[in-house]
Amino acid sequence: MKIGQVAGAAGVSVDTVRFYERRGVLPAAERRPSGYRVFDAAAVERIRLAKALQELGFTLDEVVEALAAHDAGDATCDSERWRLEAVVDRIDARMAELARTRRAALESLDECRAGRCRFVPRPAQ
Amino acid sequence: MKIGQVAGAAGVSVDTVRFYERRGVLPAAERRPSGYRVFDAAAVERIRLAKALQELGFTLDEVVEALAAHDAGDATCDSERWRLEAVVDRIDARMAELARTRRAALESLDECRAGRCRFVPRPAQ
DNA sequence: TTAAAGTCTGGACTCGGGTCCAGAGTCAAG
DNA sequence: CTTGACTCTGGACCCGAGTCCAGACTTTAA
Repeated sequence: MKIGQVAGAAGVSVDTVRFYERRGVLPAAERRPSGYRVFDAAAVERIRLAKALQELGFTLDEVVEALAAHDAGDATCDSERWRLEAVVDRIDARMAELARTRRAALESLDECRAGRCRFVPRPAQ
Repeated sequence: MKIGQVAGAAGVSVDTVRFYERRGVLPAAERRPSGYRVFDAAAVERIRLAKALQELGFTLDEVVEALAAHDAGDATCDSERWRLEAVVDRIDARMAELARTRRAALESLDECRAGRCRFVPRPAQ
């Protein structure tokens, strides 16, 4: 398969496929004499897997790491669990931060609704 | 006041003060003949206010907008409310997104815990 | 007077996950 | 054989909110 076919099959752009190769998500593809990359169906699967991991909150580096473990046969339920837990922890931290900001905004909003806008102290101050 | 004093008083870096000037958070400061910027206490207040708005979830552009309205005397409780509502909506959207990702990760995690890791299909596949 | 500390400019760099580009070469159908 | 679609490379660019830098200049205290 050529890069365009792989990209189409995996639902990503050609640029993304090349980018994934550079970043180590995909192994360096074989080449035709012309320099064109040659892929097999496994590449499509790998891209889909990478995308699935990203949807779970993995960064690209974590995807690379997870896939490397996968390839090395080092991926166990335990290691998978740790990775997922790390991801969930990160999401939780981010959500807590957002929740804090949200509470602060709501507080100001309440004051606004009560006619005591914090940031409109006096017309023509 | 010189820039370092303003920065110190407002709790930001000198670089940030210059950056804020460039971005329009602060008006262009007056200059000594040497080129040194000269600030008054209002600048410190303005930086603090900008920071406070950022803590409420405003982007820098929104801060600039809000301050401009403030300066123009256009800031009303209503306008303040709209701005805050927009911010809360954005936070909600982001949190919903994170929640989705989190649920997906937790699902995978549950499968992991049950010994059915999605991403460890077979040792030595 | 001199040395240290402060300030100036403009531009590059950070992080993540790609996207977009020009200019050159290649492949497939008609 | 030509034309149009495809692919190659390397590098620039995007978003946000700053940070950091070199090299030159100014201010201030001793």
